[in-house]
Amino acid sequence: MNLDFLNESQRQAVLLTDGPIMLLAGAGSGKTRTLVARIQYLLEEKRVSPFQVLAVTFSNKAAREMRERLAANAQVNVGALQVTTFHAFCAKVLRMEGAYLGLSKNFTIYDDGESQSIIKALLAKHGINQKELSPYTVAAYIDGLKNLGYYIGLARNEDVEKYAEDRRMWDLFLEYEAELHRSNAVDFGGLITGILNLFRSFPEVQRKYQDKFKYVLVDEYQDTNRAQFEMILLLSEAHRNLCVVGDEDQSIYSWRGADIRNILDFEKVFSEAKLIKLEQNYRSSKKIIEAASEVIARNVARKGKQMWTNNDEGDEIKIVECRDDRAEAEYVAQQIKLIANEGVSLKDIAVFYRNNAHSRTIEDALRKEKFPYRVVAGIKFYDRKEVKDMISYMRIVVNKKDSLALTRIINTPARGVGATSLRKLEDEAVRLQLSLFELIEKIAEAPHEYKHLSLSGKVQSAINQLVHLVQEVQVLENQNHSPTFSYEKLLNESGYYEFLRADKTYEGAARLENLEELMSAVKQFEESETEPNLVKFLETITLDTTVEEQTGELISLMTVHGSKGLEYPYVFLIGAEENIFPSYRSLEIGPSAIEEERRLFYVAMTRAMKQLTISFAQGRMLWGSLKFNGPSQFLQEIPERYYKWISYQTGPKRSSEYGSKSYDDFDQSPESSDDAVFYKEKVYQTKRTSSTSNYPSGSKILHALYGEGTILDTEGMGQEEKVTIQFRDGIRKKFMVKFAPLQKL
DNA sequence: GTTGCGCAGATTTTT
DNA sequence: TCTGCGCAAC
Repeated sequence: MNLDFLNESQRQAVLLTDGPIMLLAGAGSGKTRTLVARIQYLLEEKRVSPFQVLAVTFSNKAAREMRERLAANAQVNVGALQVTTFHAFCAKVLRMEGAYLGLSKNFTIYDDGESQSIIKALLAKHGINQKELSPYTVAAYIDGLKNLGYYIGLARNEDVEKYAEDRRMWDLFLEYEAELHRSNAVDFGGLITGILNLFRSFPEVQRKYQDKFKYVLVDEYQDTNRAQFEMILLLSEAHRNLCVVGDEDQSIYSWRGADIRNILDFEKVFSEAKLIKLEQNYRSSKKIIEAASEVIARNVARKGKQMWTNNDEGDEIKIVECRDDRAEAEYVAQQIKLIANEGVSLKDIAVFYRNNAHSRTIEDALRKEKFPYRVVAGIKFYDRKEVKDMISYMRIVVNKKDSLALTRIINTPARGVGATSLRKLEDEAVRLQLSLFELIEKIAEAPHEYKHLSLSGKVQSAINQLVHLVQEVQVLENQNHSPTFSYEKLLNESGYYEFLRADKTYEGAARLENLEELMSAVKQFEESETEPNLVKFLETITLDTTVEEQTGELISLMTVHGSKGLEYPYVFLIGAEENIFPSYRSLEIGPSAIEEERRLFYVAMTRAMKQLTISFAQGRMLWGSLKFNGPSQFLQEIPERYYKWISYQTGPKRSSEYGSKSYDDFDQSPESSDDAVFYKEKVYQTKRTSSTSNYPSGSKILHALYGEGTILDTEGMGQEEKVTIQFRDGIRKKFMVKFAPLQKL
């Protein structure tokens, strides 16, 4: 196999096939290329059977990309390779070995929302007010435990109570797990800990999988949590042919349990591990790479890589100071117009923002210029009510212990089974230790035995019909009938279709359309699988929520998180302001959180290939009032030689009533100078000449928003000067002097 | 069941 | 300022 297309470190990474190895792969360093080459090398040169290779990634996107590249390059049976996500891999193993843990093959996978529904019910049962202890908090605690690798049987209250902010959480954890088990269901975290439990409790099972997968590769290693790390360890501790690839500088999901220590401590766990750094960047211009490197170098929690590139010097980064958020959006739209006029394709342009809320101003501005765009990962398709409802119908067919699913649809569409009847049924189910569906099945079978429930005739017949329908579809399922057929049957005979059709509003029509889309998803699934069934379909859509993306001549809009793994020639990053990026939360939490924000900022910068434009607004409409946050601290971490400072002060005036109507004045903005560059570009004056501050510590000032205050501290000088001010009521704020509306007293 | 009011809260969201 | 929710009343 010819490895000439790889650079020296990449080749090393391919050739060191045996023993533990960690690849630290910087942004744009050809990580996937290397990983694919390594697998290909294992198969073609080392004659490893494709059945013995396991490659796990975190996201479906990455798994898919790797699979596609392998299929394109290797002359091997790619279908035999296991290239999947952590969760899909665990689900697969649990479906086969679940019996050891008392799980049957058809278990349901609950997503975060469903977990919270279970918790809500538990809280209600205990009469705990949701304001006192929110379902979210409990869910986060439970998920946190699972991310750390705890499961019932391993965790003891003494070990984990330190993570709980409320004594009741432990009991809720136990009850939650019991409820999931009763429902023959597993949540996301439970997929991983289920494997830990399985392998540790049944070493013969562990041995089987250890023997099977002689070579294990982990991509996106920086995003793994402790539990996933332990699972990998259990799989590879015997043969130790483990290759992990990651970039500690791109770890941006710690709030989801990703543990950067998995990277930082890898060599502690595998003392014989080889470490290879991929530091050559093939993506971006020199200016961009060097500037990004300078920024990320400020982080302490890193192994340290020195990125470099042979690419051109490239344009300077543009840092654009705008008067407000609308001027910023307008600037971006105008710039895109200029670039597009030069012949750049719109699909080579992306706009990133720190949070979804900021897409709106950009969307408005792009619409005004009639630019087509797509918002990546907006509202989730599978989160829509009607879609969840139909999924619940399918779920109850597949898993009759899934009481959550039945609760959802027992009265949707309305069949007269109201809250009171449902309560009666639930109580009876608990008393008889049956799932809700098992109970109504019995009721349908022998109604006279359930007279004591005194169900109305309406409820009785609703139950009969529903049970009948579900059983019929179950039969179809057992006979391996087409999932599409089952879906249609459920949709029509449940009355759901009629119910939506009766809704003549625009919304009703949209819901119907969504259900049609769901049907085409079923159809598409059916065509892609050799043995399609509802269990597999349901698993696929809970573990892989990616919907087909719009492609074509479109500008891409997305959050910075969403941009990970992508690249664009022209990148605009908006909202580079304190309290936004870094977020106010991270500023509250402190240094480690700010480091993660910095990594996020680094991710954003390194997406850009040719041109990077970072903008901030002096004033931004936020939470109903105009906020003056000042430029992001990360901007000051970019050395001057890499950027050009642009001040965009023209554009629409913000009318006194900012809001929906005020776009009128936007329309009257200087359209006349359409083609001309009608903003003033000026290179930022960086006079570092020391001058005494106008605001020495201890002096009194008046702030336009916060009122009177006392200067506590000053840092920087001239244009960069920042002051920390103590206001009344203990409010303490830091401002850039040049932006803050301050007055000396 | 649906509508409407009041109130809190308002990052990121691979699975 | 806007939204989403829980709860109360129709």
